[in-house]
Amino acid sequence: MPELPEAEITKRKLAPLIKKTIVSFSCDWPRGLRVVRSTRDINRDIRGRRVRGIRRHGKVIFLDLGERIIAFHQRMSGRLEIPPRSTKPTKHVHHILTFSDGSALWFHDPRKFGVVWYGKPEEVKKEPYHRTLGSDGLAITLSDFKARLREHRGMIKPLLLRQDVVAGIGNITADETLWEARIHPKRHVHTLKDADLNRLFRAMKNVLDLGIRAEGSTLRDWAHPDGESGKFQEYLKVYGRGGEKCPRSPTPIKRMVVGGRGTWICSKCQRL
DNA sequence: CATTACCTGCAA
DNA sequence: TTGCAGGTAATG
Repeated sequence: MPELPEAEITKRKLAPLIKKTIVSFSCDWPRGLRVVRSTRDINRDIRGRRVRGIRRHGKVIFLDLGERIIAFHQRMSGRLEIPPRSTKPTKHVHHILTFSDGSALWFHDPRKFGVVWYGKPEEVKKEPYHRTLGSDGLAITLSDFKARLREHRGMIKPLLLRQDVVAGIGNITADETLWEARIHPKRHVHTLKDADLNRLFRAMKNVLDLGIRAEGSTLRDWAHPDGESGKFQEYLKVYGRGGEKCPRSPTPIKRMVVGGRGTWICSKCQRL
């Protein structure tokens, strides 16, 4: 989803669905389904179930349906939408829940990387992605954060992106966090001192908090369920800003590739 | 580790 | 036409 802040805003704005009764599920991209992989089976099984609550862990959003659960991962281009009543789904809407009051939830996903899990809560929990998820970035404590990082070797940025280490950090959060903590993305974790990890932790919390207060980043596909845009992109210090100057120094921001991902840094603030 | 695959759209 | 995109899994 975009990343943790976008998932959090999505979760909050899906709150109107709570207590609604589902009348149908439809899907034109069953390859995105997990656990129960048949559109017909889900449709038959889901009818009449009510949304009891909505949760988020890392980048995943869960609708609690009591004996069942439906979970969404928006991956690169996904977006959950509550469309105005009786709107026709557009080209990239691949999954639709409709409710007894005539409202709907759409999963809009041009690149079709998004994933929808449907099944019993225990079954969904056992799925590879969920089974290995680490503590959520908002919830994790300083001591856990440091302990989890110190279990591994290698470059810090790819490690921050691993959802089994900390759940919710994506490419934007990682670059912004490392810039704020003045740590080079290629620094190896085992060379980081305790003070570095403390700064990294604070930076991550600050970036996540700002991302949420700015209501996520609308760069391309992602938007709020009600169609509003996020504003976090206006506050980004380095991500996607190659050539612009670093807010802390006259140095131009540089783009590089780290762990196969586009990465933006200030080479003055972030030394190897 | 790095690279590729999964998809589509958009900008250079 | 090429390269790139907020993610992850499957390969060398």
